[in-house]
Amino acid sequence: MTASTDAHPVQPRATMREVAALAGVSLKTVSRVINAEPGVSPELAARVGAAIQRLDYRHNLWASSLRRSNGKSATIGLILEDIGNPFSATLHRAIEDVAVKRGVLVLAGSLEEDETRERELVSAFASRRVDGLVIMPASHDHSYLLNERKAGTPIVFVDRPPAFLDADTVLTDNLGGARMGIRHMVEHGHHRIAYLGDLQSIMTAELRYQGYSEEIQAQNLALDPDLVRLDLRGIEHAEAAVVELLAQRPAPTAIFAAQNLLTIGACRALRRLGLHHQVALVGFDDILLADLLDPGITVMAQDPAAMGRTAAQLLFRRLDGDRTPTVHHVIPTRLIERGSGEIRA
Amino acid sequence: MTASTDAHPVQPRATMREVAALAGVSLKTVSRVINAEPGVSPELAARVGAAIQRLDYRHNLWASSLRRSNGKSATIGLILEDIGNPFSATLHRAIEDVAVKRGVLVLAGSLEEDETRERELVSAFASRRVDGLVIMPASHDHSYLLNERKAGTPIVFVDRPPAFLDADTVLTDNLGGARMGIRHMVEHGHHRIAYLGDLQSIMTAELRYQGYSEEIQAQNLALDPDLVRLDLRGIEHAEAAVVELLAQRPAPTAIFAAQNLLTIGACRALRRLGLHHQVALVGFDDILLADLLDPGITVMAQDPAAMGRTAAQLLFRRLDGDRTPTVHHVIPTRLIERGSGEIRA
DNA sequence: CTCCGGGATGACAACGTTGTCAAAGTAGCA
DNA sequence: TGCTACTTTGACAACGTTGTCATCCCGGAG
Repeated sequence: MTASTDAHPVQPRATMREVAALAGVSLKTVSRVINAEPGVSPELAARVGAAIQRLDYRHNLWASSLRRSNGKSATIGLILEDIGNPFSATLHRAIEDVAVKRGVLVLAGSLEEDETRERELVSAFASRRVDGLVIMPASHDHSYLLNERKAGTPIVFVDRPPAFLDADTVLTDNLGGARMGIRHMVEHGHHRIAYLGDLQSIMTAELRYQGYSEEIQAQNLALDPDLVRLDLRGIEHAEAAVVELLAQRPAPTAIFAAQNLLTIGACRALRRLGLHHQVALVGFDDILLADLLDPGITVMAQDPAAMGRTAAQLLFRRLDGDRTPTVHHVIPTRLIERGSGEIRA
Repeated sequence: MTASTDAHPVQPRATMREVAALAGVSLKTVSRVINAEPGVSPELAARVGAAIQRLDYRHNLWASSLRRSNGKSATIGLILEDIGNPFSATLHRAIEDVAVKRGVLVLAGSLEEDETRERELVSAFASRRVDGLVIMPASHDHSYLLNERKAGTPIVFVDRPPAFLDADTVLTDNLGGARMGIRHMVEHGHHRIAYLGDLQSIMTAELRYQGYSEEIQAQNLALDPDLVRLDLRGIEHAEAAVVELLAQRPAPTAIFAAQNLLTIGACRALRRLGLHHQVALVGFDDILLADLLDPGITVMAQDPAAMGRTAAQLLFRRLDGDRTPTVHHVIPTRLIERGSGEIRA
């Protein structure tokens, strides 16, 4: 079952020079064959091909791109909040799918809301001369990226916009998505809709709250501060906030949870209070398995795959020489009705 | 808010030569400063440092590793089933965490059960001279990797073992995990336990089934083929299979679902039949939100984070020169009781 | 005063590849 | 035959960096 155990004798990889020697041709001829340049006689090409096979020659992309005039590395860098979370991972995958079609590989790193790490990653990518950069930023000043761009590295921001830098961006329609979620509940007869929000310092959270307040006012409802809980971190906080909210009189008849974990927290609280069939709930950002619950959780789903695809296409268009002005894409959200959002007041 | 719009004038990155010219020293002195080699006077070092700042010089890692004696690229390659799925993504993240500590970056690619793609990715990584490889394989013959290893690239397999190649591996305890899950249900009084399995051609699926049959026999129960459904693909198939299984007389009183999607399918079916509080269910591999359901779903959880961490540590040990014989790690599974598995017969 | 040792510095080749250009060979035509 | 035009091939430098080795300078010993 096993082919070899002692891999001790480390044999350096064959070089073009060795291939040339074995085939009895010049270095340059081998280079021509490998790069499929025209003007090599079939006979020599065959000899070179055979030598490549025999020596298991592998082209050295770095040496190649070092010498080449355009100097492309066929590699792009991707900076995400956390490679491991489903949102980032889906986005990553979508970018990969666009990249493979061009023979480009993706280097990725997580930054965990750490601004220092963001700079370090950019630096590590720059040292590796990536052709382009896709960034889901944590920091709040991106002027340091000017040098990268001056060096000819296109940069695309996803999910969060850049600050102090004008660059291509691909964002979720946070404001519009929140508005649509609120409207959905109003249409089901709700007038007192509570709001659970993440840290206001996060741009996307701020926009979602703005969407909530705009829509409430557009619907001629009262924007009651008692119904709003901002700067919530994680499931437990949301759970506690919901219990508090529902203890008020008059109590809210519906809840909008502006983030993943907050939705889960709200869901837990409603169950605990036995109100999950009485109080409506709509969450922002989809949750796996949300359809298995009873009631299923209605959400405004983001589309990380579309975001990744769009960002990658944008990046490659820039790499192909597009010098048109900065572009800002907004990816729409989608209402997924599963029951919890359709409970009537 | 924006710092610059017309990034037209592409200015190539500064080289060591330019830094040297600006600092009024030789190329080699700059090299010494950058690599923190001893024997540079503080005065010159300061001048060089200033020039580096002024020119925003970025070390070219590829040129460096081309010339260096050991030729390390500080980059490793990772081949996963699908970068986007939670299992792969968590594993990826764990590997990254180990790698960053050494200043190593991770190149990753998905293969989607495509053997050709596996070969292509290995080739693309080889062209980029990665220092090491972590592979979750799709193919069934890995002898083609012998050349990579001969070139000095260590290789670690995760989640699935290599075939026709002796290499370090990190696997889940599929057999033991399945046995533990079955035993758990037996301890709750079940004698007729149904089994839902994925494609038997997948090594891990085969092992889980083996665990089921071994434990059933070890418990002196009858291994009834009518209770077994293999080669199920996806949620719908599992759902249908469960409906069939429960129509039998005598019906099974418990179900073991040997994979993620099969667990979800089983869960759906039980709800549809209104039997989710009567029939026990244990799944292999954890499911997000499984605790919000009623009853919560009991699972044998795998530990992708531990797998990634172990694989990365193994790889780096090899990179550090460890030449001891091949190692095979087995990562235990963990029983998470949430209710569905504790329903008594 | 000369000579030696040691630290600082730089000149140069080399890593594996490709761009440039010249040389050699072949065919066509007057 | 002599000339041009073209195709095939290779010699050489260069990409940005580091390893090797020589040079220079200084202080201290003889």
